[in-house]
Amino acid sequence: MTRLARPGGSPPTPRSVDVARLAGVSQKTVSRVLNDEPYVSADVRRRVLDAAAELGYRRNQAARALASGRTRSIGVVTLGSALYGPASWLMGIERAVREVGYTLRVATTIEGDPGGIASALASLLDQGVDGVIISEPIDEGVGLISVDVPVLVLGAPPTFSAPQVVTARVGAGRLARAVTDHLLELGHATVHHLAGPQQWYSARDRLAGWREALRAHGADEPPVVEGDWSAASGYAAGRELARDGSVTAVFAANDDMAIGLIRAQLEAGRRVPADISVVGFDDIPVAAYVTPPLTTVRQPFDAAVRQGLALLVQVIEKPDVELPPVADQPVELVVRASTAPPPQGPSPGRGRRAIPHAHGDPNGQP
Amino acid sequence: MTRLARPGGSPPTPRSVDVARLAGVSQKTVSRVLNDEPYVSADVRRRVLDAAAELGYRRNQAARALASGRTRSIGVVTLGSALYGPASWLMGIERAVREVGYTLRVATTIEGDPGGIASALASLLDQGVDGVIISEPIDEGVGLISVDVPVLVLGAPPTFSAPQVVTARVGAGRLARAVTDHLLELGHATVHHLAGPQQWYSARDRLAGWREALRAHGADEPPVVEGDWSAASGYAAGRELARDGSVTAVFAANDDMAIGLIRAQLEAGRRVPADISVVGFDDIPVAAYVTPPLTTVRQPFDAAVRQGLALLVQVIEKPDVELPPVADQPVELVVRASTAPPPQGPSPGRGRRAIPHAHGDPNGQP
DNA sequence: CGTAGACATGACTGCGCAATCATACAGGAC
DNA sequence: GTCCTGTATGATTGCGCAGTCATGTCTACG
Repeated sequence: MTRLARPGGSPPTPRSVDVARLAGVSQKTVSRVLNDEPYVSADVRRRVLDAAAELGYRRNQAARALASGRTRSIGVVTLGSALYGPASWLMGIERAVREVGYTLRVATTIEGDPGGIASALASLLDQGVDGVIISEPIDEGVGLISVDVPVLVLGAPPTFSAPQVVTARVGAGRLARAVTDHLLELGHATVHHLAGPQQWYSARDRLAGWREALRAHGADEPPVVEGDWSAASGYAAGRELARDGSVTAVFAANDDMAIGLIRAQLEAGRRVPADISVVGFDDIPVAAYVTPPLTTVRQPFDAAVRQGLALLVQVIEKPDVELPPVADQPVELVVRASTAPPPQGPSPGRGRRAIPHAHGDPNGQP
Repeated sequence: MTRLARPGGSPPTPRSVDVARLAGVSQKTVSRVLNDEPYVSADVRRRVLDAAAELGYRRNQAARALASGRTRSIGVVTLGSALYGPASWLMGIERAVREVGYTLRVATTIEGDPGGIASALASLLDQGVDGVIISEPIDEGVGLISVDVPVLVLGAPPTFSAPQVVTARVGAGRLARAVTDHLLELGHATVHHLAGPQQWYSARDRLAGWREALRAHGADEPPVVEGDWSAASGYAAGRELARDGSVTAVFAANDDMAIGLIRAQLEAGRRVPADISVVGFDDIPVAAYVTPPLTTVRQPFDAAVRQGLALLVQVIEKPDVELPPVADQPVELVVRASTAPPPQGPSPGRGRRAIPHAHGDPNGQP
């Protein structure tokens, strides 16, 4: 291939040899300087950097990757939706990846597409990523594809075959427990659960935490209603639950569903929280401002991502060093105005609260 | 560089020569088959594909990029937040990019970081992308950096220096007009505007549309309140507006701010929509389920992205062909329950509506 | 029957960089 | 001084693919 003249007649982008020539050194020395390798004198380093700056030199990543066998990029498989949870993970991942000197490649899965994860993974592997992050995975199709780079699984246990698998989890299950405890301690006889789609690990995690808390308190375990994370599904579930007058507390697996559920309760003439308490999960930005302000759970996306990524990078760069143990990240229950004691509970049922004036901690907003 | 033995002693990943050997052809022929080049017999094609499948062959993108001078990747600069708007654009972009056979590289800007766009762009150019998408830009720092690949600017006019700039816009300004018209036609004397940060083009666009509608109707132009897109800022603005009893209609530049604003009104004892009408922008998934269900605007993210990307790819692949003209994408006003005639307007003020049972079109949910 | 053209394939080369090895020179140990 | 070790640099090579050009085979048509 001969280098094409650029359309505008502009000069071709400079190569490392051009920098070398200008600095009066060899091409290899330029490479040494730019890779911060040892055994370069201060004087030469200076001259090379000056020459590079003068020419506006920029290393060719394709050549670097070809010569070194590493792309310095990390791929992420994420759900292709603008849901707050997945989007938050993704933004945190991008920042963290850039901070550790890698670049990010994204592949999304379409919800409901079986094999979506597999094909997204294949696309990333085709691109030659050095490592893969699987964000909020669901358990279909994975494991069928063999991944030959290290994998970081966020928010799920490592049920995966790859040379190295590391995980970062938030203590979501534990928190689901805490949520349920919170409601039971308010005096509710039991707590219903509006679960997320059960092929999602995070949904199963929350379900397990809820179940565990009910058992620990000796409370009855009502049937689980399953939604698809959307407010619409929460609304549908809410209509169903509203038919059962005995329901006094619901733990929804995310905030969107909680909001839809509340809507359905209001339309059915049931007041929140006077007649029924609702807790969400995620602490989406509007959670503090909907009516009533939503009691929910905030997950430490950024900390979990940073910690997991640090492990992944270590595995990529120093495969032989022992990994430090992983700690679950703490999660936080944010109590606002959508929870209260049950109507006939230990503390007497409240009168109708028209418009609550207090609302919870509004921070956590951008 | 000698090829390193893989840790597990697993066989090295195959190259095109390996495929060639197995198929009994030359390496170049393998390349021809995989690139769908002409002049390959059906028999040979078959044998090559079989051999590739048997070996699990996967082309090395770095080598491809180096040899061909193209990376087949597109970079996107996006705001590093989980706000619904930017996140929706990003997900649409990823899907569209994959559909046209490219891969996506993401670089985020941190809000409030001056030069953030410039450094995100630099990072993408370092990665050797063939084209760049600037999503929902703000006007700082851009233009200072010279971009030597085609650029697609989404949602803003092309104020940019690059070899080729294409744009895709949604008719947001026009829609802001329609929103304002809607409110004025309900009988409101005027409409207040809770604007987005004015360094965002999309925020300015909405402001301009609002202003234009007021002028056309001869309505007074009240002072603009500016928020930062967050529900928290909408809440703050709402408290401020609540002190002015004459405000009967507010157009918020996005749904999050609208929700915060409504919350503040409710806390101040003003009913929505009986006392004050509120319109948002974006149609976030929960918009149909908050109380009251939010009248808002739905933007055709996907269509705009697809159209713009098609142009970008054409510019990348066939720089000489004339570009077809761009059409603004239509936007859609979704009327729900947060708007009504003013209390003292032409149609008599309604009685207090406790819990509205009707809510708007709940589709558009995942 | 000869040759132009379409078709089909392979040999060779180079993309721009980093890895490897070779080289050169300094200073200290003996 | 000789040897060694550490430091600093350059020459050469090859990563895996696609571009270029050469070569061969087959058909069509004058």
